[in-house]
Amino acid sequence: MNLFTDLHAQPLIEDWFAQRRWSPFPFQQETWAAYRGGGSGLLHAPTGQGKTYAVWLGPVMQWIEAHPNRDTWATIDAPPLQVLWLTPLRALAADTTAALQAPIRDLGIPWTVERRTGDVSSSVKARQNKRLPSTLVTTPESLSLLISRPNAEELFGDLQAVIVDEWHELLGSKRGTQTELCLAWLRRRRPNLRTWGLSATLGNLDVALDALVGVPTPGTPRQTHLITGHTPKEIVIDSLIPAEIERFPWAGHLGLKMLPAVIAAIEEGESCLVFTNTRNQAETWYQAILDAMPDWAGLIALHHGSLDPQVREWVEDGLRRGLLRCVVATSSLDLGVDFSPVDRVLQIGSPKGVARLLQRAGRSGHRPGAVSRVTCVPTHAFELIEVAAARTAAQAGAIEGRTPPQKPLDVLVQHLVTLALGGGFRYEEALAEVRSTYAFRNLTDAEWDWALGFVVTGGDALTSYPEYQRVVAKVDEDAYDDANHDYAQGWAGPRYMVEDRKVAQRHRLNVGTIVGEVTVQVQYVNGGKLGSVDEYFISRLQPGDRFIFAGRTLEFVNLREMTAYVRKAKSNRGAIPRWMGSRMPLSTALAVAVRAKLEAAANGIFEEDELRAVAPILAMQAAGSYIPRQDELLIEEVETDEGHHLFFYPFEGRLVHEGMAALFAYRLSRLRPITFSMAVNDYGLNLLSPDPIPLAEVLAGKGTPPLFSTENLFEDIPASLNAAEMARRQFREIAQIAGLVATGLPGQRVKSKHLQASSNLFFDVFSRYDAENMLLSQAHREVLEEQLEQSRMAQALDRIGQARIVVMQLRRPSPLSFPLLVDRMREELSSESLADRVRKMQIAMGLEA
DNA sequence: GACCTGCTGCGGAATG
Repeated sequence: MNLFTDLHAQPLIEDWFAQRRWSPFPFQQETWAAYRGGGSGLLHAPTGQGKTYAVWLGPVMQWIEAHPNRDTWATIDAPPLQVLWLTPLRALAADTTAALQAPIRDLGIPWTVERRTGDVSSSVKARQNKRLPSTLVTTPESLSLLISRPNAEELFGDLQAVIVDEWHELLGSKRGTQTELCLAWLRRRRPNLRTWGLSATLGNLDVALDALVGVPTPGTPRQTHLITGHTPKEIVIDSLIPAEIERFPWAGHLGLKMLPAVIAAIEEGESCLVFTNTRNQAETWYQAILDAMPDWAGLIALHHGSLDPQVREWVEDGLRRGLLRCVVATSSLDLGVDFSPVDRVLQIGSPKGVARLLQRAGRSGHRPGAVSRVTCVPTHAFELIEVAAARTAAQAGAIEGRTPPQKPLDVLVQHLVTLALGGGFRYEEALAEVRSTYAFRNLTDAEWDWALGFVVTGGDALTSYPEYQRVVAKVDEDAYDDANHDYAQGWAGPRYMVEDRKVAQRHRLNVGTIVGEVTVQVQYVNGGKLGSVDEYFISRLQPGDRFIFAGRTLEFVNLREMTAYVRKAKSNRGAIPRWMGSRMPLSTALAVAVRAKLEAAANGIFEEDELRAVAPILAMQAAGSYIPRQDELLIEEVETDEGHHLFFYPFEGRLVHEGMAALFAYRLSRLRPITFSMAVNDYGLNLLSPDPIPLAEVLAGKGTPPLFSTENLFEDIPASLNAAEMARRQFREIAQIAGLVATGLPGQRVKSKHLQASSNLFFDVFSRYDAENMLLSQAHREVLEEQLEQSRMAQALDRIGQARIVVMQLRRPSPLSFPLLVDRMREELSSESLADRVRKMQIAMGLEA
């Protein structure tokens, strides 16, 4: 294969590949050359392309080169830590450890490969605390914990390379920030450290690379590489098209109308993954499939994040061994273990993003060279447009980026305590180290001083509480020169350390940035654990009530100490729990693609099967109202029994529309007092008022600022939404990450109500006595950016400001407005079934005259 | 004959 012809190790590696009948991947040579040159980099490719072994060869070959005499290997002791391998998942850590051990064992290299995650026994951890294996596979959280060891510098003293697997998964979250800070710590101690990231393809690979290797500092030039896996990966995206679009719903999300087609698709393959967007939807579909195909009991399974880990492991194992015909899952199966037998992937409902759809497609054909295929199943008619848009975007490589959080001070505060535990730190050195990360490259002196002061004194409000004075500034004994009454020349300042053992223990228990929801465990009265559901769902149940969870019908018995005890119910009717998850708006990349597809349709171009299928409904939209082009904004005015409606269609995703609805309502009401009720979805927003709405006046320029202006945006949004309450909720996460609120020991958690109560208390105390507290302003910033997507909203308003505004006065609602109307009915509807009502409305609107 | 949105992920160790 001529990969490494100048190396004596070549035949060894060649044989090893040949034994597995693997051909080398084209990017292996490139990766190896870059590694050998001392460089760092990011290797991006779809899953199933063999990235793992491509980067693993680097450090292994380097060792072989340094130890040419193979006969001596058996007499050499395993070296201390050479390679650190980070993964975002415990399950992946276990799999990777096994994968890396194989070539080490086969080649006879004297290396130890071990993992370290929370589930590793404490005796193994204790041994590792003294000396790390030659390769350590671990998570960002466990790496932080290692850095908090007093002997941390020693433990990492021989490290050659760090490899970050699935970097795209960490990049956009505070877990990524935590990783950035730890990598900066490693780089300062090992200046020649090579950092390699493995990632799926992203829209902002340059940012991903910068965040991985850190920003260049003066005097330390760096050599970085962005390597593309250029094995072409064929990905097929198709749809199950409803036979009669006229009888297909215009709204709704469950999609059970497609059940027969889905069952036929499952029957076609050997082993099938059915992805849904929510846990409730996964449970519903699992029941529906089982009801339709009772013979499949035992051959189909359910997998989502609220199921007990043991249940999930059983399912994953069944998939790997090819024992399961079908698994209905949420994002919990997006990532991780390789299920080679899977040959069919279905996606129920819109994937909401291009990257997400590609990720799910990649769960089938998970081998180099194999074709990946995903079949989308629409739950309402307009979703067909989204599928066609997603396919075009994927082919064009228009994939979403992931933006790293900027300066999250809660993560910095936590990291400072970690550093203080790990042998301590000094002001200037630590500041330079933190600023070498992408996340904190623009950290101001004031922000740094505030964060440092916060861990030393607890800030203005907490100075009299010793438990919040976590870090002490220790002055070296010989630093003070008594003769000169001054500190010695060149003294680097005090060393910041943790001295209190309780502070140390509490900190180690709280390392990490993942803050969960308020949930209660679900367990059989006689012991078997099923998983967890949101507390608010359980709190509404009476003993004897039934609900469906983990694919079973359960009877609620009682609630004790955050555990809901249940028994099997005799009847199989019951409510399916709904979780308070986060909301997934249509991604920016997909929103752009959808607008382009609509423009094509407006111009009479229907290239894809999906678009041809919705053509009759789009024709109704065009006849009754209008199909907006990309440079237009459609506004519909309709009067119904409910009152006066305005519908806006920016196609920017529901989070942006939520902010816009509040903003528009606020600005319209400033012209004349008027009250609105609002509804939003991914396509648009609806304002409803009992009184006529002065739209024409506002569009004509009356009122300040104009409706679509970005001027005063950040004043007008908080005024129109309950931003203060949102910040209070956001602060719960910040308080926990910054170490203000302890979560208790694993396994015996502090009750979440207490957590919420005390984070509320901190919020109030800071607001009153420490208004300059930077964690408070961070909470407000995070609400604007994450809950309201403020930058996306500003861009959207700019775009709309340039757009031609098309106002249509309608006698009855258009197809596009339909889902927004249904959304409102959902809340009001009691006796009549929603589906019936939707059907009647469709008929009333003349679709089936 | 009821159902009618909202994902994922981690984590301790000293003492008897």
